[in-house]
Amino acid sequence: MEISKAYDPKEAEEKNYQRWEALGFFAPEINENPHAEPFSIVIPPPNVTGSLHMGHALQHTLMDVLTRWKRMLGYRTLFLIGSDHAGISTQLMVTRQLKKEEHKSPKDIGREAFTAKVWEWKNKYGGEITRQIRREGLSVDWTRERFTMDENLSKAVRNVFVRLYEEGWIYRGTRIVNWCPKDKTVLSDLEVKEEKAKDGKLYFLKYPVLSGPGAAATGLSLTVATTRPETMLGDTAVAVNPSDDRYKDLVGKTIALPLTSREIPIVADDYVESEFGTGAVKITPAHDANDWELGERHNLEKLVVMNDDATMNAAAGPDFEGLDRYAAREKVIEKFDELGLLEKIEDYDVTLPHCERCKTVIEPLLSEQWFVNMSEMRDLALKLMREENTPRFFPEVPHKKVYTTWLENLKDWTISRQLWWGHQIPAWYDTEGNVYVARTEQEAQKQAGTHELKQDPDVLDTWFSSALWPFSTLGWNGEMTDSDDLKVFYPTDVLVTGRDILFLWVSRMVMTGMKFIGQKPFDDVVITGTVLDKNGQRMSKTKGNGIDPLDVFAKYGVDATRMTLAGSSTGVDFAWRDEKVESFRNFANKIWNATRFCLMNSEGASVSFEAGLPAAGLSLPDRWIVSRLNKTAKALDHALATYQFHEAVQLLYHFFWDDFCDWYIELVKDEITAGDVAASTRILSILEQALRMLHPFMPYLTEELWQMLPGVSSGLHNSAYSSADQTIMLTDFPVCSDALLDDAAETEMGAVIELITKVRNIRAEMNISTAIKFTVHIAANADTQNIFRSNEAQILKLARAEKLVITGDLDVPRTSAKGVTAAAAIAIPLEGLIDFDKERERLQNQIEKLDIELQRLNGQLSNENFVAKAPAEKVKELRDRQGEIGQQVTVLKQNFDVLK
RNA sequence: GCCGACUUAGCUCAGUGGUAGAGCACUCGCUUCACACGCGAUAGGCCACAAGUUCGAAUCUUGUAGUCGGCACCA
Repeated sequence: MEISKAYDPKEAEEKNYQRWEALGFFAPEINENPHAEPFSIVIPPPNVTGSLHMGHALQHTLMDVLTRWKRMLGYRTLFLIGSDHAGISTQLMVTRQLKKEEHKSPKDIGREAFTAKVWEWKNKYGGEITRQIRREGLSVDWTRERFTMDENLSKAVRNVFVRLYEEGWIYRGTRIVNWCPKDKTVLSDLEVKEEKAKDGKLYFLKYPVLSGPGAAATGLSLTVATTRPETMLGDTAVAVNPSDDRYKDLVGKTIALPLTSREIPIVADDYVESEFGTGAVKITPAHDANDWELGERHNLEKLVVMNDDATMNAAAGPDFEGLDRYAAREKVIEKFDELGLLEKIEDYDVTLPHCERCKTVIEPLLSEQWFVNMSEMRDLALKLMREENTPRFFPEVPHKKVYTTWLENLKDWTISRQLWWGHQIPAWYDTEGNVYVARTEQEAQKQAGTHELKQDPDVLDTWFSSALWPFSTLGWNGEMTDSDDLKVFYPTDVLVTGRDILFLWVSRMVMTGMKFIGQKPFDDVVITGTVLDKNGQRMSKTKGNGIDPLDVFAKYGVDATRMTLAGSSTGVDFAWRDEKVESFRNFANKIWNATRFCLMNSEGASVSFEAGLPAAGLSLPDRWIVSRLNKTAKALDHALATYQFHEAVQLLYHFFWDDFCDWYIELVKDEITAGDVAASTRILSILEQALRMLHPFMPYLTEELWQMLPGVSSGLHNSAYSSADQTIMLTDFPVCSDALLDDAAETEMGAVIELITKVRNIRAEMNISTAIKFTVHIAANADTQNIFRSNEAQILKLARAEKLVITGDLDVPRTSAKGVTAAAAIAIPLEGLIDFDKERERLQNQIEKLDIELQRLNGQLSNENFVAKAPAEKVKELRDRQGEIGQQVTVLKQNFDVLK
């Protein structure tokens, strides 16, 4: 078979993915076992406007590893993909496009035409990300791909809304909300990000005090401090702390609010901190959440002075009407200055709320919106955590606590959005403004007894539909509540996602899952770390330091990228380095070439299931590699079951490169190249098992190579997939057979490896050319002698020696280089080649090293407390080690003395 | 302000009570018939600092410093 010298991922990636998908390998229906255990994962639905980034690639890789692993173990797996309509992002994107191409705004064309345009955009450009996902090799079931605005998912949204409304959890109310003046919509608290303002200022304004309502000026003034002077136009009180002696006498008096004709009261409230600023606070109930609450307590007027675009409205007065909030701020300050009422301006570090999406400073605004009271659902989620410790977080610390604390302090969720793209709120109003919440307009009309209804123009927060994702995608829509998929695949097994949507999404899925299905949506939640750039900085568009996964795929291959991502420690941030991918690219090439070697010498041999089993006459290397394989399978199972992907990657890397390539192939190479069919069969079979273990991580490479192996067929499939076309994807995942663990073989092989390494070490340190063959004298006990004798050919080859003299005692000329291993003493006569100074130095170094350890052991073992209190097993272990090292030191010292 | 994480070899990171590990980089040697994206052999660390618990601490506790993150507040 012709096989190139280096692995080229491109061809394998395209060809194999198409084949897998076309043959239906990704769908749960491929599983023929009616009793198969289900395993399901839903992908966090990416925004339909989004494109793939490293965070996705990381999460997706982990999910696919788990899915492929479970599928190979015979589970009926569903890996579900879909996308999110992403209300604001998508609406903004299409709005921009509309402006650019037709110079029109959404308002110009109207709601219906606009949403039609968004659908058009979605169908044409949306879902770019799902196409990119195919490149990642994800084994998702494309036949079940979902979109949050699919008919069935929309129905689920309406039903959930109506039910929560009917039960009193959803309500409409007037509150101070987070208003984005640019996007012109309300946002939930979670969509607001606090950021430090660059040049924050604190303005001290003097308010003239009147001696009482309607009374004359006192000549006194009260100074208030504010960061938003423009809001003073909406002030309806000034508050001081009731126990503040400075202002005691002023409470009950009034203020002639400058720049307005209004007179406002001075009130006392505990909310005010005397120490802060001047101890007197201007109160603007319509533009500040705290002020609003204070206003409620004191029955203050709530005067709205701004429009929805953050310009001042008529109530702000003719001087200010129409001005932007920042222009108004300057003008207010100017006027105060002119009036001599500006006391001072101080620099002040202030953090301001920003719109997460467009970065505009949020304006707190009094507005009528829809809210969800989360208390019932919150309690269900907390109970689930308290009583069942579910979901289990990986890593548990700190996420369990953060999640729980957040739930405990949960506030009402603002769910209406002033957008057109999304799930329109199923509420209708009659001409008198009465509200009718219903599943359909017909139902609402029936309730209202009239056809003169207008639907609420707002849509729901995108996360409202995402919150239902684990069950709405499986067929639940509020009317159909027991779909086949729901019965089989809910709850899902594990959710893999980033920290950033722990509150926005994870917690809400738990709450809705408990409320509407009565069951948790998933058992486990794996929280991935953040992929940072090589300097440890967050990747961001503005910094331009992002790394595009597609570029990395193109450069190093998908499999190498997957290994790199999976190789990062679960939940820990890690800095991206191309060198890491490069090393896994090299690993892929190593696997390719190891296979190439096996295939070049496979005449007459083929993969054989029995070859993995021990048989009489198997050589030490065979027994050893079988044991290593099984031990690796065992550790791999544990690593994956506990989501320690990096551990799994290490195990596979070490097993394949060190054990299989560096030792096993080299040990059996002579037999293989000599055309020993039995030996070829054995190595092909080990290789085949190794490829299976690697498959969940490196799907393309392993499929490509597996298909080349002689003797592979669907006969190697897990029994659940016996009718499927042959693929490594559906083979049985190797699990450890305890009977094949062979401690004796590992110990014996360890002695051989140590011996060979020691000889190589002597050669390297004595600068003996590999062209020079020498005799190696070995002294060891009888058992060890036998081991060396029966592996003499391999030792000679790998140690590049000509002859072994295996005895109980060393009897060698003084002109020898010496060394010790745990099991043997070694001497290599080097007449004419030996450099005595160098040899003395070499021995001295070894003696010193061992001596340090020996001293430590001696110290520990002579400590009565240690011997008395440490476990006997540990004491014995150290005693054995002490004996062993003592022996080695003795031998080395004798050798050294000979050279004196 | 509250909560949390991290600090280990030059770099990026594993390691959770009992002799410090990997990959990359570095040094030395190798045109060894799968692979130079390779092979072989080295070197490199008071495990941030301090105190405590323990026979024994990189690992547990407390404190300190630095880095980063989440939440709250911010007149």
